[in-house]
Amino acid sequence: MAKKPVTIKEIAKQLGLSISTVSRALHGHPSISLLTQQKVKLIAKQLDYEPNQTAIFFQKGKTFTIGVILPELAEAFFSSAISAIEDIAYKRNYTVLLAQSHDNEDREKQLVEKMKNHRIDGLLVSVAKTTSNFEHFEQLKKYDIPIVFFDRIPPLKNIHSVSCNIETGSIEAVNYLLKRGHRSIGLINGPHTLIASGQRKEGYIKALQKNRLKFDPSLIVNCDLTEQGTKIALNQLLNHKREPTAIVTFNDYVSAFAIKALSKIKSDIEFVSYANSSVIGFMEHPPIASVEQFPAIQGQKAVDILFDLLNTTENEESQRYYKIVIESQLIESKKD
Amino acid sequence: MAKKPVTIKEIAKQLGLSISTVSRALHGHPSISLLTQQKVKLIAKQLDYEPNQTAIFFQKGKTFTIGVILPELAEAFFSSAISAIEDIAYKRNYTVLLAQSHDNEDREKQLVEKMKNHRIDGLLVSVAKTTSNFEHFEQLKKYDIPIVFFDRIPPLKNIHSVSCNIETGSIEAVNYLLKRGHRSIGLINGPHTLIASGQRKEGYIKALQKNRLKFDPSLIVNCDLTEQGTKIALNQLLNHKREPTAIVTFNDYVSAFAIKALSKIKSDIEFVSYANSSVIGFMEHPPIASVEQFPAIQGQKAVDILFDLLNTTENEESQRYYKIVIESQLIESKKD
DNA sequence: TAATTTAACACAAACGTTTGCTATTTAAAT
DNA sequence: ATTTAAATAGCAAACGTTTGTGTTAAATTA
Repeated sequence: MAKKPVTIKEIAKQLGLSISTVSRALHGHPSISLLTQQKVKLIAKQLDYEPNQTAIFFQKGKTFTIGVILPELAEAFFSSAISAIEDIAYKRNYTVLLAQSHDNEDREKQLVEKMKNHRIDGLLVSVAKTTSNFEHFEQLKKYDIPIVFFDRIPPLKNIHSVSCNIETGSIEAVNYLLKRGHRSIGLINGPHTLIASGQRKEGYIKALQKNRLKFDPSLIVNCDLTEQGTKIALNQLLNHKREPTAIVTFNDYVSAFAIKALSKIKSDIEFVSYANSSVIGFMEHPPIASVEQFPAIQGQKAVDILFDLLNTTENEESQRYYKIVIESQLIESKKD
Repeated sequence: MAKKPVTIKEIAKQLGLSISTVSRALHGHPSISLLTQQKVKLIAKQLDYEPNQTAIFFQKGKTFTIGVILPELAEAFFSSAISAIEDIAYKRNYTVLLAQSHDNEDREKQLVEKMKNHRIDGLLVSVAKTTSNFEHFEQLKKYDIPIVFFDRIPPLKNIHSVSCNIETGSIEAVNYLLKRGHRSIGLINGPHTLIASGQRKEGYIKALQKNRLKFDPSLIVNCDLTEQGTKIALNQLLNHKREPTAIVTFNDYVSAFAIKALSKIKSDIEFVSYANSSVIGFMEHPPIASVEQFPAIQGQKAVDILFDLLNTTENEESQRYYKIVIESQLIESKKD
């Protein structure tokens, strides 16, 4: 049953032409007569000829494939990013080689290696949480494989990156709550180890300071982002001497956990969170607003940059590095 | 900067060996002396030699790549399936070529074509809703590219498939509610066009009949799975002459919408839904149970089968077709 | 008509690797 | 000392395509 794919050679034989002529005819090369071109194309169709991509890849040294390494495919943020990336790649006739690091530095390293061996034309990466050494990325540069980092970008100088400025959204969030009359605003933050936690905290503090309000560090509590951890953090805030009337949380999930915990107690605490994910639509009492970080747009811009890089010769591109920062944005929950 | 990758030829030249010897040495072939092997490997490491995969792919006619075509990457069900698939592929040293059909038959067709040209070794597919013609899949068989369908499987005879029997879960769901004393149970189903809707309905009816309860068709209402549509469906049930005390819904999201709509009215209707997705954990009043369809396990089994197919010669495999059906399972929500 | 251009195609190398077969050397067996 | 076998390594073809350079015949020019 193993039907052997028909090759250019077979077509050549049938028409009594040379393979080079067939190849050129298939590509509409001007030095081949129109008549021959038609004949070749006809036979090609009849034989159901399909060019052997692996041969072409090999011959051209290009694969028309881009690699994408993400921490976790099942996370809503990344799955919508990869969705956008795949869409654009598809339009450009590229394919996507996908892999997840599971936030593991070693695995990330191996994946980069593997993708290099696959001779991907370019790479998109959102780096693993634990990654502290970035040599594996540097290495790709030597092979002229461009990398664009997005969302989780490494602290390096000469890289292309697309990221989202959370601070803006953070400030917006607090301003929004202040405007609604809140004067004691809590913050349930993530673990210290996450850069994202720092950014949320920064914005929170800046917003208070700009409004000449004193900043009370004890209104910020960290949690491990689990339901249990959220409850503990929430209780700390509830027992605070100036019990907050509004709480900013690390993300929608933390908000959901907190709101769930509060549902037994009567409470009119207002929540604002981050991510603006779909869970908000499913909650009985959603946070009143959430800071959108635009995963799809980030992915889209990143892949756009990558294609730009792929289409400029190394000479032209010289030392220009893209560093796109898109602003996060506070989105009010639509009430029904 | 375009550092040219070092080839086997380069190593051969440096050591005064032939390329075939180097190749064999690198693979630990017995006909090459240990001494030579060591020398070759040493130089290879020193020169930072990396085998050119595209050359190997071409030469071997294999790419160690599997294609995966899914309707929608951003959907929780599929993102967790692809996550599981990627994990297994990674372990087997295969890579994943990913694409989404967006439930569009034409796009699906093009993707299959593209993947075939990429010379993937095998394909995993969850077919698009709209797909009615399955020739594009048949075509792959001619090239000996095995396909395993999962979750959304086409109505064809000789195919490999992994799917989930929803009926079991459906029956469980209704039985569960009956055991809790409910006698009027509503069903907010999906559109008729979805096979999944039919399966839910079947199970619902069977469970009632097995318990010798009369089945009232007017307790089944269809909806378009949107929030608005859910509200309309819910209202129909609320106005029913025998207002249901429990409702089975098409999935967790529909349950969430309904529960949200009910939150203003005092209501003690109990819900059971499908998917057992993470939203349940974020709801104040989650459905009391949900029918799990095991996306990760489905993906895992599908890719396992694919690898099995890849490792058996076509002769052996003969006419055996895998048809794995995993049972859905009612999962009670853990209360806190 | 002879010289020159042009059109149309063929030849062959190259991309990097694997692998069946062959050739040489060395050691063992007779 | 001669034959045989084993160990080691080289040769060359093959995978399918692209592309620079030849080659031939027809068409154009002077």
